[in-house]
Amino acid sequence: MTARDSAPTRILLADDHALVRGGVRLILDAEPDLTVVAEAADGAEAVALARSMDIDLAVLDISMPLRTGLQAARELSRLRPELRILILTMYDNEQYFFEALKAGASGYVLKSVADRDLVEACRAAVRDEPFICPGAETALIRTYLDRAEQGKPLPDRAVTEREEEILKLVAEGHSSKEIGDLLVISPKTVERHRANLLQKLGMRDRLELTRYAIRVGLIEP
Amino acid sequence: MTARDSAPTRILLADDHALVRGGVRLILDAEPDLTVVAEAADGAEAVALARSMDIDLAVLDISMPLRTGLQAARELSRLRPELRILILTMYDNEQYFFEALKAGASGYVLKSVADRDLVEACRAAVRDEPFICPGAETALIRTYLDRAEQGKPLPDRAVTEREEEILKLVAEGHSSKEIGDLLVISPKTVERHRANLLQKLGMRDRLELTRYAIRVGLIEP
DNA sequence: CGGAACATGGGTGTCGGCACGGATGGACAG
DNA sequence: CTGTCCATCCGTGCCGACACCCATGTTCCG
Repeated sequence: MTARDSAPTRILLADDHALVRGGVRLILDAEPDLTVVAEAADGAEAVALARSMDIDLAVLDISMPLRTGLQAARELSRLRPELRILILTMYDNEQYFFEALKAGASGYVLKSVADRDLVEACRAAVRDEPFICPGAETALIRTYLDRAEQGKPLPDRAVTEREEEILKLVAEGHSSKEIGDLLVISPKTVERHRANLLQKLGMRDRLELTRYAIRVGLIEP
Repeated sequence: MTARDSAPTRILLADDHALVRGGVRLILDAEPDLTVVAEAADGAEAVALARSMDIDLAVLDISMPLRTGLQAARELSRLRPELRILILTMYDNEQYFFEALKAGASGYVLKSVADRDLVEACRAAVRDEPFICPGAETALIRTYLDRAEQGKPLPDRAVTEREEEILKLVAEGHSSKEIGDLLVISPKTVERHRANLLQKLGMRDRLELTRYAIRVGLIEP
């Protein structure tokens, strides 16, 4: 319902892989209501272009040199609050999802989704509607959306301090008994914390917890 | 100068990110002499499709579930030596480059290159010419080519191909039964390979194998 | 005050990881 | 030809991971 209904949405596309950028550009330019008017190969370039050009929507990859897509999103939503931001990433990771929302992004799209979904996410972002990425981490996103509907704020950390302590030790390969001995609690309590972590993060076993811990930098590979 | 001069090259495109796949497909299909006739979302699907369909060229991403692009390349160059293989990846990594050549790939293309370069790499592969990706590690590639000219072999790894296959699948969180079904072997054989891996690498359980697989780049965190 | 969130502890049961023992056949080198 | 390496397969048994149920005490907030 903006004044832009007739003019196509002007998009900035930021991804450090030129080939991916070129492909996504073709996908978006094929839509009559969307047009890519700028490309950036890193986060700094994305911020510079979005400041200097007439852009409606920025589509940002997370893993980029100089500045990540999330850092760029924070900067841009400060500088130009009216700019819509879409985070496009390969990481189906609830931590990144929260970071993206806190950074001012109006959508979070996985690279594993189909072309159609990206197009729809762009349109939803322009209409200022949240977009639920099909296939994205459902458990925590549900939790978030439920809270959002009730006007409740985001929890700063989905994972509590105690849980993070257990998470690190589990990811390092320690058994429940070892962890219990170390923290001077019952092994059953360790298992309870671990189960809560699995449920919170929507994961199935220790292996996924380990990869998660590596992703968030809690342990080294 | 083949009999195919008039018919377009039939391409299998394998990448676990549907969005990237869709974009690259648009890039390739825009060329009159190239046509994407099949898409795969993982390495196992890629092998199955390339076996059953009439394919001239397989474009394989390295990081895929179930089987990496390199593992799929090894399998395919055994099964169908006349098939041309192009490895498409974000990793500017000399180790992967060597592995790709040993696996029978005729080209190695970085995702950071422009659309034109991928198209040219496809054409070069079909003409059976090696394609040196602009921007790829040049020094070590020189070293390799020098060695190859002198007929010297590349050093073998301690971990066998089969073991690496099992390693990747174990690290991805699959059970022995799942892996056995996928590779069409007994779950007990999977457990034997896993036990050999644990013994060879001096590790205790799946978690350590997972971290190892991440360190060597076999899977993503 | 009453409820929510957190940390604590328990019981029971299934299933898979892993160790240990064994075997066979094929490929390749010395 | 013989030995070594690899891939294949089997049985037995222990133990830990994980799911599902349950309860208690504290803290903090509306």
